[in-house]
Amino acid sequence: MDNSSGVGVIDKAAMVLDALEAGPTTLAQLVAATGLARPTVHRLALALVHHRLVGRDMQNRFVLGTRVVELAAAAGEDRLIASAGPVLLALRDATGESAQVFRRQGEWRVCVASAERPIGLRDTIPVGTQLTMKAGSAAQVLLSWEDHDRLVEGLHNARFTPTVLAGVRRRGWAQSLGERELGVASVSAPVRGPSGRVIAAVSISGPMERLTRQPGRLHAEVVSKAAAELTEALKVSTDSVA
Amino acid sequence: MDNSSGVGVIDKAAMVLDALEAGPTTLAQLVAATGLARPTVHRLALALVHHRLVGRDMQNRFVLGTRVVELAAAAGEDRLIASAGPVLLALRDATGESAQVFRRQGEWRVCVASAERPIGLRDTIPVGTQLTMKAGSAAQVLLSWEDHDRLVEGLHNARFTPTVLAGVRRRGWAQSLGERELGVASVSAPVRGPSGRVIAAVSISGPMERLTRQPGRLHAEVVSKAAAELTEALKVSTDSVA
DNA sequence: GACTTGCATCTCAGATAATGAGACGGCAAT
DNA sequence: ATTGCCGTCTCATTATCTGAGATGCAAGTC
Repeated sequence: MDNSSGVGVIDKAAMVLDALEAGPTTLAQLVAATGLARPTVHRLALALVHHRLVGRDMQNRFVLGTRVVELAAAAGEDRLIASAGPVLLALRDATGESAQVFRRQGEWRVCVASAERPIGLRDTIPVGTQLTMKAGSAAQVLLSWEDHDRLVEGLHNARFTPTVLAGVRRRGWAQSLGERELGVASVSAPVRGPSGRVIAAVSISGPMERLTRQPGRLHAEVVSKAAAELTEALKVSTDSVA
Repeated sequence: MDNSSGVGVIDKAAMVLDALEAGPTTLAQLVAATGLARPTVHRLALALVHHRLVGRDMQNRFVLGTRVVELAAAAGEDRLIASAGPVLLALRDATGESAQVFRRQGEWRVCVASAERPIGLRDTIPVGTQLTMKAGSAAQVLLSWEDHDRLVEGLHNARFTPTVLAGVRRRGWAQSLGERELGVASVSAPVRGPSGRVIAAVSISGPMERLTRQPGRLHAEVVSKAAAELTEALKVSTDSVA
């Protein structure tokens, strides 16, 4: 494969980063691994250190820097949001209700993507909105697959019970009636990351009059399907990582 | 802050990556965000795409690439291993037993760092060794804080019970007697990542004759302290992420 | 359908930054 | 004390990078 991008310095910097993927590396080892001149490697490595893409360990070896962890977190969020868009639009159209994706942030859940029902009576949750982890079907989903300690802590003062969460795990989806807001019903299902861990929840929400007292019976299948699609979408580009 | 590293191309590439941290970005937006000339940004961005540090989305906007996720995973592993070294040496010296750090990998646990007792009767577990998740105090720790479904699946055919794991969660440490290997006893405690989630286990192991039938009584405190130190060490450099 | 606008992409002459041989200092091993 | 290796620094030389301007394309407007 042609390894030249047309920008020599970036090609060389990428070689340095590739070499550091194996672990802490001395300058001499970097020189050997990259085949570049020693002062060249030194200068490029220091430049990468300056930008925190690389660091130095206690033996003064070069290591991958914390900035790559920060950028990776942003990259992960990007992919969830990018993949969520079309899935939520389809879900909104299929159900006629507003659809959202929530992620957990401590004791809150945050809406990171949203597709609103455009007309009529609807539940509006703008992107960025922080909602409680103590009520609502998305909270039930985000909590159901937490470890025991976090589960117990999360249930404290919650509008739902351990039995409800056991049902969520069994069925693979959650429903709520007026938990977060009077008159609003919702259905949610889990989105799983490449490791299988629950990283987000897909939800629809709307007035109880339309969603009835059993919104799950009406919509659980299509919400679960949307969540599964999102789960699959997040797998596709990380096969090389697997 | 002086933003010049001495390698202009790397400075510019870092500006591009910084701009992409906010999300998918068109070329025009990158030009605006970086203040660089349009063909310069174009050329640098394509070079970063070539090395998968950047990607293009379905609207042809530039996004952070999967390579940064790969490098971040390597960086995370680096930091755990780097931080583990001194902690395990101190633990080995304090207890007179071999000490290890394990991470979970599917149905196995892998030794990622090790400090061996140098002489006499000792338990040797080289770095890279894969051990079962069905037996041993480290397996108990790595399983105790999993979600309910993974907990149930993990207990299937395990040498320990739900009651044992409940005790691990309550005490914050685990002990085992001859679970993995006849005559070997061990004590383990959880290492938590910045999010509070259990990401690894610190262990000591050795002959039952020395560790007695209650190795936890002898060593749980110092093992737990070592795990807490490792947890703290992993927090320090990620404050800026928090 | 024609025209305009804005964006992405490409070219290449010229200027500048990057290169790397060699020097230097520090440190560990002998 | 000596030697060898490593990391760091300097600077003359040269190759790379730059960015103004051209080109092509798509979308919007009339």
